[in-house]
Amino acid sequence: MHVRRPATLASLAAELGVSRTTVSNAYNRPDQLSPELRRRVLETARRLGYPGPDPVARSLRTRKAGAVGLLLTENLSYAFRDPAALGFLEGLALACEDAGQGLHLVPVNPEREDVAAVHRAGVDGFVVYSVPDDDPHLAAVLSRPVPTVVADQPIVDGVDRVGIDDRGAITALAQRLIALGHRRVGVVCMRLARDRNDGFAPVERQHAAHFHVQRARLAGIADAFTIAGVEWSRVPVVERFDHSTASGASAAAQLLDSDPQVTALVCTSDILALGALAEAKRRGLRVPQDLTITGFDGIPDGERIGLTTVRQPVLEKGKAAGKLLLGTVDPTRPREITLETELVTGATAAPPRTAEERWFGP
Amino acid sequence: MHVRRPATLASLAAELGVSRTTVSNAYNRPDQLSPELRRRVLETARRLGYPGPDPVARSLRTRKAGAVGLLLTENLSYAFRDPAALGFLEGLALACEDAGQGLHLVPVNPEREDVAAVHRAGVDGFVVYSVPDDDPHLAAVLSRPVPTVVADQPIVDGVDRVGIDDRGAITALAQRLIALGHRRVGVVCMRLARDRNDGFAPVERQHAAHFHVQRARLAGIADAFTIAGVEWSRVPVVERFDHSTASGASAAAQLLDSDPQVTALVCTSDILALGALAEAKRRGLRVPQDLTITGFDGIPDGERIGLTTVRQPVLEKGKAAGKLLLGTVDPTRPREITLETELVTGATAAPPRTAEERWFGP
DNA sequence: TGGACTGACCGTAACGGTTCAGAACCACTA
DNA sequence: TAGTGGTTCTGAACCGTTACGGTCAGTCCA
Repeated sequence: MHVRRPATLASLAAELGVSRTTVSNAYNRPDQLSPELRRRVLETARRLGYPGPDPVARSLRTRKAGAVGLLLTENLSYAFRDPAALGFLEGLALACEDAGQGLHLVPVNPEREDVAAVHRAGVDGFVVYSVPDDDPHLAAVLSRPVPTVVADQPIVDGVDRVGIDDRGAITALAQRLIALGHRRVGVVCMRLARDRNDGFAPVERQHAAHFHVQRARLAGIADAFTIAGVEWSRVPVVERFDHSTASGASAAAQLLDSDPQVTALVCTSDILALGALAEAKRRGLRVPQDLTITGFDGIPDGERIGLTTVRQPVLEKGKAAGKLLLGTVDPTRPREITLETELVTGATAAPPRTAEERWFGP
Repeated sequence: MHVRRPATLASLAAELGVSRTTVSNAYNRPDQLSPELRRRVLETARRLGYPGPDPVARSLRTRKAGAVGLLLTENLSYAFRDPAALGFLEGLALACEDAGQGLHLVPVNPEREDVAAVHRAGVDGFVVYSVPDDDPHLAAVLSRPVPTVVADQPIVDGVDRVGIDDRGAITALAQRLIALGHRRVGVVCMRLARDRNDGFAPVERQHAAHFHVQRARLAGIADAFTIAGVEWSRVPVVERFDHSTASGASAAAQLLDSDPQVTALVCTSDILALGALAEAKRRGLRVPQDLTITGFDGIPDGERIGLTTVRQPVLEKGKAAGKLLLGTVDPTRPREITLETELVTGATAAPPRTAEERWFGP
């Protein structure tokens, strides 16, 4: 039996005795040929099992892939489990859908540094979400001659960006704590670099952080407390590599063990804060009477329990990233979008326990 | 100023005075040329800003796109909102990551029937997740000459499939309710077809359902209750188009309004069940003392509150779909995978309220 | 009757690679 | 010296399509 090679535009044209152009037009520009001929073309296509123009060949010719690449260096499951990331993804997906563009998740194995996947992705542009500034995949993306938008981090010169004022937002939150009387606090943050450091993060490490968002949030907290007369280098900052409630809990434990006098735990994400809350509960500490705990992001689980935090519009961020990339945004505007955040006064922050601590500091 | 066209393999070869083959080999088969020449090639590439072989052109030549397409008829963002879909997506993404394949989410606008996106996707295969069997996008996917795997639904002859025994699983759950004494129940299900029908679904509509999973689950409930002597056609089944807790709540309301004697609400998804729980609470009905409510899926939010349900391994399902498509599965086995489910005895099911109802039926 | 216009279709040249079968060269062996 | 084998590089075909600038016959109108 003869194994027929799959039909192509050319073979279809030959069968019909017309030019390839005409067959192409039958699919792409119906107005360029008579309805009758078009009908014949389509019918013959069906008969020969021709599935229509090959998308890859078309992409090559038109220089359009019809898809947006998404790079997240984290473990994929991180993106699917973190509510903030999820909101971003949803927003991005909506923007893509509006524009009829596919969303191509670039496979990144965080173990080996396999940059090839970035080069293999046939996409019209990239959205880079929350990767460290020294990530080799990021470099690979930037080397590709397609437009790129960075969300949150890192900040790259000349590359469009969408984000929030992390520093200012958390400064406002910290000022609120200061106004309540907190002077002796501990900080829980996400990982600051690609290497694992589950423990205290000295000031040098904070400054050298490859994750801009974390760096900015720490700086924002430092801003407020420094002005309030607290020496930042003496404020304990605990870092965790994995972003999970378990991490938040163990970090809180580490802080409370090292300094039981701490009156507030400032966490750089809601997930971490939820973990810290669990640890406080485990220790029989009442929140906020015995301990103040704050987060960052404004995720649903946090809202449900009244977490004091900063709410950021994650869905809008994803949408904005998509629109920026797909050019739905006014091209005369500076190509950097900073979205508004909102301080959420929850039920997990209150004045510190004792009057001494409140008035005279630790 | 001269606008230089972007460098290509050919221009690079010309610059170096070597053949295109050699440049190609420098990237793809380093062993085919001397290290010295390779170094020169790569260096010149850097100097000229050549980003490496164009992925689309390569795909055309090699007939490999390096990506898997995912079709879900719902909005793309649905995948990021529905916990079960999300789990599937995560599993699929993991499988793709393992295989170094990208995951291309096909944008589908459920409003207009824009099948073009399916034809435009440059992928090596498709995973179809939970679409109605008369979906035009499905037809478009099947017309493409690439391997396809269907997850959950629909069942298509000759197409690989991964799923669970929906019918059997929910039969077991229903039997549990029957054992508890429930005879007068209401059912809340997801949409049965592409047309909107927010209301009661008569038996004919149930049988004609284009969503196999829903059809199977209804049939499974019917199996159990029929054997128990309950006439299925008199069991009220309420359908909701949108899959949300709001839908679950309004459907529960509709059922309870139409028959306040109902002792249990069987929902075909946890999301719907969570909504039903909210509605019960709103009405001051205690669950399970006054009303039994069950779900299906085993999502985290349900687990947290102790929902009685059927847990299905959504992550594994996604992984299995990926592996099936990417050929990591023993090719001699039948290409249909049915995963195990587990009946979850939660705290939302109990015997019906009154002794009369329990022993003598409604 | 001739010129402009229109509709329908076609030929050619890319698009940017990969691949395979050699060619050229060299060192080594018999 | 001729043959052998290995390394390194090349030439040409091919992947399937669309963009561009035509051609050609027919129609309309003055």
